[in-house]
Amino acid sequence: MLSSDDLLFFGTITASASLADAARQLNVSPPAVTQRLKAIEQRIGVRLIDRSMRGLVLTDEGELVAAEGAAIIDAIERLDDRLERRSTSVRGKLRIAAPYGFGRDYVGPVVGEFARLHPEATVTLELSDHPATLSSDSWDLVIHIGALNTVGRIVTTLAPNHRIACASPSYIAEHPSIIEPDDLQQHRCLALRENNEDVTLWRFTKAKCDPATVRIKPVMATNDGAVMRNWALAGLGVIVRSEWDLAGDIAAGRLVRILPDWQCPDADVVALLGARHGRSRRATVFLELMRASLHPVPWREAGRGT
Amino acid sequence: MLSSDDLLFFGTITASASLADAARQLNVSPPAVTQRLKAIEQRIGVRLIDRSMRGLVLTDEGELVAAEGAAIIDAIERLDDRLERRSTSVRGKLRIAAPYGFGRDYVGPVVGEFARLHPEATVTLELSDHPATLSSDSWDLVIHIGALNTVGRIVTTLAPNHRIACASPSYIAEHPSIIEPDDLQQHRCLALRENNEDVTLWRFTKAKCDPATVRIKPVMATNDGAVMRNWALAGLGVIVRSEWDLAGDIAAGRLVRILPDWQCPDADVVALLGARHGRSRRATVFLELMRASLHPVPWREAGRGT
DNA sequence: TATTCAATTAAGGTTGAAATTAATGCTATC
DNA sequence: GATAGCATTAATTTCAACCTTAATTGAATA
Repeated sequence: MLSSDDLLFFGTITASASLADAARQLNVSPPAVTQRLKAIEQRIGVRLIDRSMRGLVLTDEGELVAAEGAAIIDAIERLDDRLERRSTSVRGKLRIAAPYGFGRDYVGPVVGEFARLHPEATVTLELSDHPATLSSDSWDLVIHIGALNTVGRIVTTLAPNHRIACASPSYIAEHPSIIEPDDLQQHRCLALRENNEDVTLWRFTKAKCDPATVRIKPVMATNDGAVMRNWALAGLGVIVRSEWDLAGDIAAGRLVRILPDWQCPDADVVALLGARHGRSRRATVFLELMRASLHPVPWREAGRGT
Repeated sequence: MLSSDDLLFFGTITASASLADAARQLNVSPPAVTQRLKAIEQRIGVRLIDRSMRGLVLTDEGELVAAEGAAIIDAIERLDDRLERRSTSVRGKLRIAAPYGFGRDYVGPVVGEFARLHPEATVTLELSDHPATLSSDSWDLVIHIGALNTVGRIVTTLAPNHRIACASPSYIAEHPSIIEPDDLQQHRCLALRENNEDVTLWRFTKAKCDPATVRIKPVMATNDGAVMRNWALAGLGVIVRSEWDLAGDIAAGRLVRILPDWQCPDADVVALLGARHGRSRRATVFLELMRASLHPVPWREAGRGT
């Protein structure tokens, strides 16, 4: 009889380009995959995969096993989830994806705290350029900053986040002062080009004023937030970035906010819940911990205090 | 994550009266069951069974696992079946139940032949008093002789089978001759009492005659065919039994057919196909073999020959 | 009260599935 | 032709799941 392990194993193979690739995914040597697959085929008396050069081809039976097997594994995982949700303790594997900067500074410590509080759970934190574009099936939680196409996704907000315009003190000293958004057109603006969005259009709003839209002329553009921040720190221009990413620099005086009365469109910190395990107990607990760590917002609290 | 083995194991437990009973079913020692169950509960972090004196009580989670687990195991078995049916070879486990006499004389040899032809298959033949009353889920094939309530069952006929009236030569010599069915009322009749049927009413039909019904007065009755046969061999009376069971005795002259022109209601040899595996390739192949071995009907062929 | 049976804990022991290493044939690509 | 990556076979090795025996506890029963 086929076991769930067999089905899991076969599922990994079908998701791979080759047996060698599957071996890498499974962290075993190639012969292990060949042997085990052969053993399964021998046991059920049917060839499942035609191995040819350049890629694997499932036989009809292989397709059957892949489809039915996936459904069976899915049923087991759902059962696991239902049990896990009834469990009093937090356990299981939690896989989190987050953007580089925010992930390192804010998610990492919370993961540590989570692991300390719940020793029976295991956590994986993967930092990535654009986590929101990752296949949601591989992750329980994907943390993301900014607007997002939420169609078909389950999203929860972790913390408010404003975007602000900044420049280094040296830049401000050496360039004309900025009173109105329109003044930016005379300045060296640095654009963060992500997801093919139109980043040369900066919007500002201010209480009791009409919104202002400025078409900037980016002197430099990058798709990496850290690079852009370094440019700003080096006094190369004005950037618009989220508070969370700049908090440290502003507190330390390395960057200075400009147009402090004007606000950019918000880019809240949100978490995308994976369809499968995103609503498990461990995920819920982690999100609570994450919210608690982001609230109160550190620098605002500091400003309010004293 | 729960494995299919876990679910199979847990399913066996839920079908048992106690852990010790489950251990017997699984052919392992009691501690093995305790330990493995404990390991599973620990892994998923939920108690599944409340062990109390006198019987097991499933927790809510236990009910959940039992129900979902059964469905998952079922899905795997269906997948296995579909694969097995596509396989070119005959393999897997075949479980057959048959009545004692017929099973020993006719099914046993065919099972031997089957095992010889298909070394990759394993066969279990269990002989039982009344196999048709067994839970059909435990058997791939149940072989049965005689009329049967076929509601909700899948039945296929293996061989025709007439029932005939017999007595030993010594009995016939010492008692009045029997010309008409009604004459039986004066004879010592032996009844086979099975399944609470009314066995004291013997029916006979003859070409171009009205059916005859005789209410016999059984001098002895039993629920065991072999016992009744021995009584008849000992000259203790007249019996009505199926040809297959008496073929050897009649051929050897130990029993003599009476009322040869009259026929009793048929009691064909049929096979009940188990809902689950009864239509697997191995079952089909076995049935073919069984039919071939029962056809031509041995003694009729012998009679025809020469 | 003595006995029996179920359940459990503790402490090894088995074994077989699945891994590894090493070596070979094969194809595609440089 | 040389190189590199994939698939495979063969021969060991490893390791963890699972088992066993032995001993203890506790409840039910004769």
